[in-house]
Amino acid sequence: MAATIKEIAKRVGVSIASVSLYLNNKETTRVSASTKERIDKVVDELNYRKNIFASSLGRHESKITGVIIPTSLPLFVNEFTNAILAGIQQVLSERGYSMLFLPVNGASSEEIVKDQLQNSAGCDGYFLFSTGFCSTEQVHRNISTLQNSGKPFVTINIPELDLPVHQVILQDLDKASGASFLIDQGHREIVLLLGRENDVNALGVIDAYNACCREADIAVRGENICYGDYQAESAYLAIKKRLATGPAPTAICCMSDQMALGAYAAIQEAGLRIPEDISVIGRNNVTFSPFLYPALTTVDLHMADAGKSAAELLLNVAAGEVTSTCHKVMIRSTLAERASVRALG
Amino acid sequence: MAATIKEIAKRVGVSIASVSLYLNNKETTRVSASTKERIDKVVDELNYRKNIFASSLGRHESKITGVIIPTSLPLFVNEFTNAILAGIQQVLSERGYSMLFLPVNGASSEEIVKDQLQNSAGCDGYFLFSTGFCSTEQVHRNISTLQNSGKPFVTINIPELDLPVHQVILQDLDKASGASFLIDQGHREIVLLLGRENDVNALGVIDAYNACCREADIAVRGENICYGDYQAESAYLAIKKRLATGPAPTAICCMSDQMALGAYAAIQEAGLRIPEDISVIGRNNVTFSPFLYPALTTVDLHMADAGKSAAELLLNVAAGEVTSTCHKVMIRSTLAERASVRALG
DNA sequence: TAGGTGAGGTTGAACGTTTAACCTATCGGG
DNA sequence: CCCGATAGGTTAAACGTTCAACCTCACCTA
Repeated sequence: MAATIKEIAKRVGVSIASVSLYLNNKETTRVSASTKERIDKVVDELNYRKNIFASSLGRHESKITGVIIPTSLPLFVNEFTNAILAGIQQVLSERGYSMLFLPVNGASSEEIVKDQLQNSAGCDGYFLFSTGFCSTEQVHRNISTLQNSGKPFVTINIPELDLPVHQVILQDLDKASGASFLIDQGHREIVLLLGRENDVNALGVIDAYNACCREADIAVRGENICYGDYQAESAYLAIKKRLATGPAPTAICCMSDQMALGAYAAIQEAGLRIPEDISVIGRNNVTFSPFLYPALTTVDLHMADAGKSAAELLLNVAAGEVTSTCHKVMIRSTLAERASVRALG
Repeated sequence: MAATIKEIAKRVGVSIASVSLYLNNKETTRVSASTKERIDKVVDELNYRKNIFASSLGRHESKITGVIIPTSLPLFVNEFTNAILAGIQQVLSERGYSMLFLPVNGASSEEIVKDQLQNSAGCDGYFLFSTGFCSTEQVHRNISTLQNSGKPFVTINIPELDLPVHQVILQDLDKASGASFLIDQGHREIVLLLGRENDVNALGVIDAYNACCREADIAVRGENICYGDYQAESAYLAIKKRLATGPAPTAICCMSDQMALGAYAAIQEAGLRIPEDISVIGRNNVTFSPFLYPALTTVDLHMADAGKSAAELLLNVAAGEVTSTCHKVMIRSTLAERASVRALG
């Protein structure tokens, strides 16, 4: 069995408290230099490792945060989510915190959130990835579950939520800034390629798209609203289908760079050129985007920054440094203008 | 404060043990149906959540595994590592296990591993991502640290390690299978684009490359061995430089698809066509590879499968179902043949 | 010489579970 | 009517830390 603090204390010939005191604060004056040395030696000999659970229990604080991603899709495959996670991890790491990914039980997002919360009391706080996987009602129920837990949490989402919770919002200006950029460039036959049909995000985007089309006197045609699932394959299929029917679009506005990639494939396979024949705009600005050919013009949502802000916010809330119950951090999107959009007329 | 089992017991009017018994086994016969109902009710009212730390401490088992990635680079940005993580997560989740990412302290891989281990006793086991970030000696020292912890662990690496530890090996046949495929296709002026210069992996690859060149009577030229860091940017720069100097290569063998992407950019920017002028082969077969134009021919290392195998292996070892101390799982690479390589002559 | 101070400890309760061992009442069968 | 099962509990120790409170000695100072 692994050595415990008790064993260390016994061998060194001091009390458990002394060992604990020293191990938690090497500079303490409560332990003499010679005792310190002996402790170090025995710790080394026995390969003593601090039990994180006992320690957390004793301290009433774990320095562990739970990451809740309410989906039963595999984790770590979505570049968008990964970029946010990367940001979170960096800040947590700097401040000595861990991230815990609990098992995904249950089919619905509510079941997942409930179950993960149910079995993780002791975590110091949570990150809730709320959108892209859930409907509006699901998001609300999930947040309510989290609120009942009594633990600090911050949500990370695309549309701002009208709820008194701490949130980091990836703010895509008018929600369809890609489309409005295309319109500015003179495009009128624009395909809007959305993510999953039932996600919180879709509705706002369609509204914004309709709004900016109306403003530019563009009649929105039904077949110009397409759905994918944020991944390349779905976009490839959707655009292939779209190109085979109806009047050729001059531009495609994708809600993820992965989908822009799928669109590229469908366009190039059809023998069309980007951007000469069709312009493409993406969203997220993931790692591969600058290296596509032509380099992808895309709305950069600054996911890593959002992750960092979320982690900072959570830690500050947990430390009691945030007094309000509803602190909102806006991460403004910017346009990464590259070579996949051409100006018309 | 959050409700504890004690509070539940008090309100229901039974002992703590009864509540615990029921909560851990809803089918138990030690608690009557009516008591069960009352417990459920109170649990609901008080939003009781099980303290994962107290529970782990009491059970001498946490169902939490530590993921050790000995690098201070940001996590979750590398598609290769992410794909493995995705596989791990799926299996762990199915079997009710969590993954813990501990903070990264210290600059060297050894310090990171030591620190993470030092503060995480109680975890049921560990995944050690050993290569791509470390030199051979570092890998060995890290493994030795892990062995001293007395906890089960499995390493996930590319070259097989000559050490008695459980390992999942991403086996790239002859280690330069991309290059040998290119040779088979008639290429002779082949650039080998490696990842970081000091990683365990590089050496074996160069040897294998030299070997298959020798076999095909190809004289290896110094400038055909290039280095990047597995990411696109580095490859773009390296290939751009290579194209500007020395005789034009007919093919490029990249040690990651991200680097193949960077190579694509450099090639296309130079006005050359793939595969007509230069063939490119990648490695890993990540999500974007099939959608590049032309679709990338790549050595598929099956990272997700490796992750799954690693998780299964670790859990089996932890459950005492693996008796040997050195179980090796080979994940054989396959070639995903697409459109970026053309046959010469 | 009394009292204060600081160094270097120790004691023991508490954290929230789990679990082996024990208890008691009830019921059916022989 | 006794015995053994079984249902439905309870008790209390254990898990490995942390931490507030307490102790004791040596030394200094007024």
